[in-house]
Amino acid sequence: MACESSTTGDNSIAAPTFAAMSALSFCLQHQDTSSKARAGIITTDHGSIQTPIFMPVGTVGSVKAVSQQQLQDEVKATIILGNTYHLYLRPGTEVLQAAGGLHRFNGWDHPILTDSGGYQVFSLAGNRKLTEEGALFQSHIDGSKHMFTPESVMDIQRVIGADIIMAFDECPPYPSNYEYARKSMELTHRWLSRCVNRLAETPDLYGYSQNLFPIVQGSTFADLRKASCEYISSKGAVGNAIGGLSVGEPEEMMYELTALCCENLPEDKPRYLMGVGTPWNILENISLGVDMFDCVMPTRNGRNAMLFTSKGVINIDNKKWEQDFSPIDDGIDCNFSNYYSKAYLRHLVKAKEILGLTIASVHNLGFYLWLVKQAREHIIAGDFQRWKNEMIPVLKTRC
RNA sequence: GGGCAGGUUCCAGAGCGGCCAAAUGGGGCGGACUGUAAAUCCGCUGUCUUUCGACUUCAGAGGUUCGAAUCCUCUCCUGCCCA
Repeated sequence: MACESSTTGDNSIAAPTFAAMSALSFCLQHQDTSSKARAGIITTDHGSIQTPIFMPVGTVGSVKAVSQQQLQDEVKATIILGNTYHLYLRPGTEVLQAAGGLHRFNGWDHPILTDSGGYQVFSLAGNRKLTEEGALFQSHIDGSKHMFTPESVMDIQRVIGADIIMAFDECPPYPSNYEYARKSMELTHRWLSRCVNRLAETPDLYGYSQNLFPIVQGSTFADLRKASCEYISSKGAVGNAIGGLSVGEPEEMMYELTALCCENLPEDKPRYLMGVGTPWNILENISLGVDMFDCVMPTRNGRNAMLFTSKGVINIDNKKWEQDFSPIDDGIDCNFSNYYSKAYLRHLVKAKEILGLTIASVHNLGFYLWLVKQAREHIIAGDFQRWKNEMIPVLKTRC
């Protein structure tokens, strides 16, 4: 398990492929024998990340209801997300540049990944227009019009300064017909080339490296997915993402598609499945070869009273917890989960106390981070598949 | 003892002759949420019935009326004010 010469491969090519400029490295430490699961370490200029990993989503530079201290000490997050579209609208690039980048601005001195705004092209579909050039948006805040192009998105992400930045893509809705999916994928591919070029032309602003992850698309069509993987792989990026899933398709379909993508993406680079998912989604996808995940679910659902625990799913709003003074979850290694009781959290939720949002969010995130850590340990121990199969029905239990 | 205001479905509270099983909140129950326009949204919440519908409810008793939660009489109870 030599993890030293991490940026292996040919950086002999003169042309600025982004593999050559990258300082991000991935060391594959352990490959499971009974599944495609693997354990590794991603190293960035802001620290290293043990994989598989879950990345809390902090859209506007904040993981909703959770402080950076809590993310570090209670959740034990090693990397968080930000969003280009949201940060561009507010506070805007001037503020972020003046601050010296998002790390300085929000005080999170660990790795950050920014999504490109591609997902907003999808989720704000009513307020946008797509062209070859890019996407014309209307701000969800004030209705003002903005143009995003692959180039402008790279420029904005330069200013935000995340360690990992995402290519500008289009996330097609589910279901999409074949022609739409194909055209959309091809557009994403052309946009990727423009992202790569733009990044090569522009310097790091803050003295550390930024690393572009391209995104596989192709909707639900196996041949498109495969073609997209091959195209994306040919770019030689330091990590690759799978996008356009968990947008409404059946779970089994998602697994088939991630399996296919993992088979067709480089073995020696981290694979990031965007926007996934439930705890069981994560375990299944780990077994298929995914290394990185992000999802809004632990925070959003936590704010909406749904708790994920090592014993199953809890609706903490229910009266049945009124006098249950046991810890939220004593089966995991999160202090908040061990310290606060279900009855107390229920009370805070009923009373709409803001602390309730924080405890629920910290717990859910702590649980997700615990889960991927367990997965990692079981991969290394060699019994991941057995453990996963035991764990999933438990995680799905409605308490 | 006198005066006034009231008693509505789990709670608060609207309704003041038919469109009322009864607004609206809250509570309860259920559902949704997957690269965050979400501390949000959607159902159900008298009983029986799959539906149609039937039945029992608006402090109690009695009345007026084709028809009463709504009008009248008395009784009980609550709050405030004056003695």
